[in-house]
Amino acid sequence: MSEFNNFFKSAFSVDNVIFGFDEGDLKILLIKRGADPFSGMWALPGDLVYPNEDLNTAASRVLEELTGISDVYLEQVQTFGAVNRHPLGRVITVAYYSLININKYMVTAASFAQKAKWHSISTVKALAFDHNQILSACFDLLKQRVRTRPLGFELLPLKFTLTALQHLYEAILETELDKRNFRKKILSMNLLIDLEEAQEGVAHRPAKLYKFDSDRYEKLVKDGFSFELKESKKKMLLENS
Amino acid sequence: MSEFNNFFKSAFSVDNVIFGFDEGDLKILLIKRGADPFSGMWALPGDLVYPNEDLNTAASRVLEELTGISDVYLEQVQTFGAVNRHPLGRVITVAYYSLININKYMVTAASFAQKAKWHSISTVKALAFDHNQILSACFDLLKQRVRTRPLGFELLPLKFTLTALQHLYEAILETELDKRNFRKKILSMNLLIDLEEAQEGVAHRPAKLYKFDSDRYEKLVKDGFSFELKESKKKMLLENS
DNA sequence: TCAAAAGTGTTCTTATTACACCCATGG
DNA sequence: CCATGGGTGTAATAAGAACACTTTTGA
Repeated sequence: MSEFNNFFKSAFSVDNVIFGFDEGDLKILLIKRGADPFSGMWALPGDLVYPNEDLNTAASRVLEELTGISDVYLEQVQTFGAVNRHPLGRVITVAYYSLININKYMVTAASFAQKAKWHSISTVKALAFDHNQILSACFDLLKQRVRTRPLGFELLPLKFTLTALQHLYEAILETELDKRNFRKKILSMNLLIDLEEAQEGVAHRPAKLYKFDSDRYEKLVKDGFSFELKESKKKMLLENS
Repeated sequence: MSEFNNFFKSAFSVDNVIFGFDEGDLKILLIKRGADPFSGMWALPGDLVYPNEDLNTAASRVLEELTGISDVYLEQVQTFGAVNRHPLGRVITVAYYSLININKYMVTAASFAQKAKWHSISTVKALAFDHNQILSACFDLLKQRVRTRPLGFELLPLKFTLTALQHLYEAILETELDKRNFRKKILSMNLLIDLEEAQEGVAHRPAKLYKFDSDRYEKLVKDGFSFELKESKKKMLLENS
């Protein structure tokens, strides 16, 4: 047990890539560091894991302390443990991403929230630690997930238009989608409930509002259904060697 | 820094699900524990991570110490950190899986290798710690990977028959595949080189041998190609609510 | 009446499925 | 000459891609 104890000289943390969707743009919540190391730089929200805390709990806690929101979609992505990734000691970090409806976010939630700011994912520059690497792993996983699971809805308000949903997918997948094909595909899954309501106060034909039918989704999954949006295919040149 | 130090009371380990393929069966390498906790039970090979060791390095080391094999396909899967998962203290573990050509495995490699044994994945019973959970996460990821990346070849000898490849996919995906469709699909990717050699000494028409063309694969990936085998589709009943 | 976004179908092409017989070898 | 697994093609169906005009509203 004493040999064993030599290993108890390390810490672990969680870092959380918090995604939101606003104004047609995919955003993440970053914190400006006030202390060294990396003072003044933007970083992913994260914290050391308490001795009696599960990893998922720690990730939820970080998110709730920062945004005031609980009960969000949260998924573990990857663990980063390069020996020198943290200047103060050996700290491995477990990366998570979470999806929130950006409208629920309150700036006032926590003392350090004043240093937090939403950044469009396309404009994120150099981050503290290895956080750019973490961000890109999380973004990659999100791209994959959104094609195979109906997660997009987590980022939207309860009631949304098909165009909003399409723009969300376009922002995440970083591609353009055909309106008619997108609608056909989404509606053919029968996972949206037509609320028989319309947008109001827009200077164009108002769009119908839908909500996600999660009961039906659960039922379908049990029967072996899998949500799937194809990635737009890049044609491959079949030149033979 | 002293508050910070309170967190340095934890250890982390790696556990490695080592897959091999033999006699048409997908297998994993397990170790019989000789000491408490869980003495006498089978467990995944793993070890605490050395203070100056990267996570991937630790996972490779575990594999090499056990099998004598280096340079294998290795991928991080997920990190398990439930507070009480290890009876002796707070230990979070980073799970990896690796794929080896089972013929390269030497029983004599390490002192503790005598306690190691290959188990058909379908017959694995209760394992030590949370290792059943880890195994199932790794197996799930393997299933997914094998459909989207040409990893299967890592489990086969350099030269293999199409039937062997098909059986491998069937073992991993736990499904049956149509022989003609499988061959058509695989060959249409132009990722196999026909070695113009045949099996010898078999009591039936000898099969042609192929090898994987990894150069060509790298080239195709650069051009945006993605290896993809569809999962066999379960028909979904579209009963409307 | 104009601008702006909503909504809607068809055709073409490509990928997937289902399916059965002859072939080459060793014993 | 028998048993064993190797090897091959086609037709039917389903999924994906490309594409343009009319509708409804507010200003």
